[in-house]
Amino acid sequence: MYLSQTSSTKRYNDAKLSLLKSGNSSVKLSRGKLWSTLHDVCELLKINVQSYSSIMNEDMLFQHVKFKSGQRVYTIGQPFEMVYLVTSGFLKTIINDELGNEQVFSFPMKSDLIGTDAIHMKHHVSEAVALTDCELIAIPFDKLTALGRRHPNVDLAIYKILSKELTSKQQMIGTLGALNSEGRVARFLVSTSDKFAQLGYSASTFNLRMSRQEIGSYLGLTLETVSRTLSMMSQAGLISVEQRTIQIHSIDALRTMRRLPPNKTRNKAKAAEAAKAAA
Amino acid sequence: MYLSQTSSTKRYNDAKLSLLKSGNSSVKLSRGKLWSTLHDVCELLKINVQSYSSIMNEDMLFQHVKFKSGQRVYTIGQPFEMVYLVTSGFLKTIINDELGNEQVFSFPMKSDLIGTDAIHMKHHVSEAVALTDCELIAIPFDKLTALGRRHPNVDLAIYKILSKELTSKQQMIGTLGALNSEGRVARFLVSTSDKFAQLGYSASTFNLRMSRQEIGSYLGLTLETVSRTLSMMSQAGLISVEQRTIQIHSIDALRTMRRLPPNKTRNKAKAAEAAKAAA
DNA sequence: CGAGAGGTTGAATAAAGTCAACAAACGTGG
DNA sequence: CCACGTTTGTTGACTTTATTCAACCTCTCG
Repeated sequence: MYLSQTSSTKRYNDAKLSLLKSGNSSVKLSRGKLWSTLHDVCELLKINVQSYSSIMNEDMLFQHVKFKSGQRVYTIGQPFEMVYLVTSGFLKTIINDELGNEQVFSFPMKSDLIGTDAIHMKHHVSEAVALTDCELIAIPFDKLTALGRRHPNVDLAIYKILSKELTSKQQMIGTLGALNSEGRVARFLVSTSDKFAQLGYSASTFNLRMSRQEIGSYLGLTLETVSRTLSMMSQAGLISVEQRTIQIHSIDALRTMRRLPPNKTRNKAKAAEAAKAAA
Repeated sequence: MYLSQTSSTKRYNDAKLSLLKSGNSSVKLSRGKLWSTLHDVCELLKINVQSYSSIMNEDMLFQHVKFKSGQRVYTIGQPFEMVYLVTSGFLKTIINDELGNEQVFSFPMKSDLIGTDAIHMKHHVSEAVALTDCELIAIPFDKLTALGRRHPNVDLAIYKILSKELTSKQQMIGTLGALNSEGRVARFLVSTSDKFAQLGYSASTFNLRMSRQEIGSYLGLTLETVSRTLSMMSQAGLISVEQRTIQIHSIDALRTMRRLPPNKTRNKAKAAEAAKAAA
């Protein structure tokens, strides 16, 4: 049974937490719903919690929510209450500009925390759409901050997660601002590969869950350019493409494939000049 | 007397905070250095602190540091200890890629907090360079988090600041991903104007402190394209340009000047189709 | 006053977008 | 399980856009 977006934000309060004491097992099953302990959440977020015992005694469980492909976890304008931690499946976060044109911002997957861009507002400023069936842990933000106040490690962890997101957005800005289409697609493949590797999946063969259109929107390119670039890389022997399945043959080539369109030669001359001046 | 980047991180600990009790005045002068109270910091950050009295009794002062035009507040690789709140002047945050090519990420000014992208690391991942002489409040991050732990409003404020930054980066990604050169320059002018207005300065006439090169890097364009676009807007009567002084005649025109290169007509058709299907 | 950095403008080139046709995969219902 | 229509992906020809290279101008600051 899948929850709709409206009911998912309510459901948390329904349950009687007192009935469910935290034990050793990873995930609790109760009344057909899954619950995660704070321990699970921290592990998924790769939070290094030193004082495990004190924190893990917290009488706190977080509910799992499921969404079917195409469903929205949250939408623009919806009241902000929760952040969500992905445990399985793939999503996209988007905004829709004035005329239905959607802009993709990220492709969250396992261990990504989403909804954090709404913290400073009362309402969500973007929306999260499931690209496949997926499962998330719903974390009431006020509960999280309350926890952070009691446990220094937790609040520092939240800061770090937000800061990390900031850096990743910054890298995205760098990608869009300084790389041509080839470089952008290469970097997209590399970072996707890195992400899969980090989660213990194959770094060389994986299935993209998004369309060329969505990749294009994410990279600031048209779907045709994405398609062409992938074909080109395939012809160059760097990758194999079969629909949404990508096999990477030479990750190193892709990694160094970041050419800089702006002022290539001019800045080189400048750099040489500066080097000479310094010597 | 201006502080160099290396000494600026040390200087904080030198001073004897106990000598300086917080009073009513905004800024304390001691031994030729300026100090701000937590109250000042919160005001600059536009933090709505409800329980003023309890927080403001904190025996906590933050040192002002000055930098001359061209100096670096922090550099890549430098240990992360402080975040900095701008009180006057203009800066840029950048990274340098493999071959001296610099990428501009933001142009911080009064009331902006910088250095937050390094929270999740031991070291800074970008660098902040003064575009003009400027003054910042150095805030030791560990002191800030300690404060946040004691005062719910403060820790929430930190979350909000980080989240707000996240949204602004996201908007930048939108700008770079979906707008052509014209739209990017227009949006740059509009958001600069908004920022000035918000600080109480003129929204229609202001002085850009950065070069065309730096604007270009920020917007993912070449300096020539920036120059040409400004000339075009000037000829169209939307703005006046005189070196780095910009006068905006029709902010509304600039605000709506966000054309979308990708799939202009196609998505319109789709949207119409979808609307029909919904009805 | 002169050197150098920053800014503007023009002409040629390269890159990505647009439009269109086609092919392949998917999913739905008979 | 197959046939059908729909969606998604590929490729080509052409157009538009922004970059590149170069010349020239204009401020600023020793």
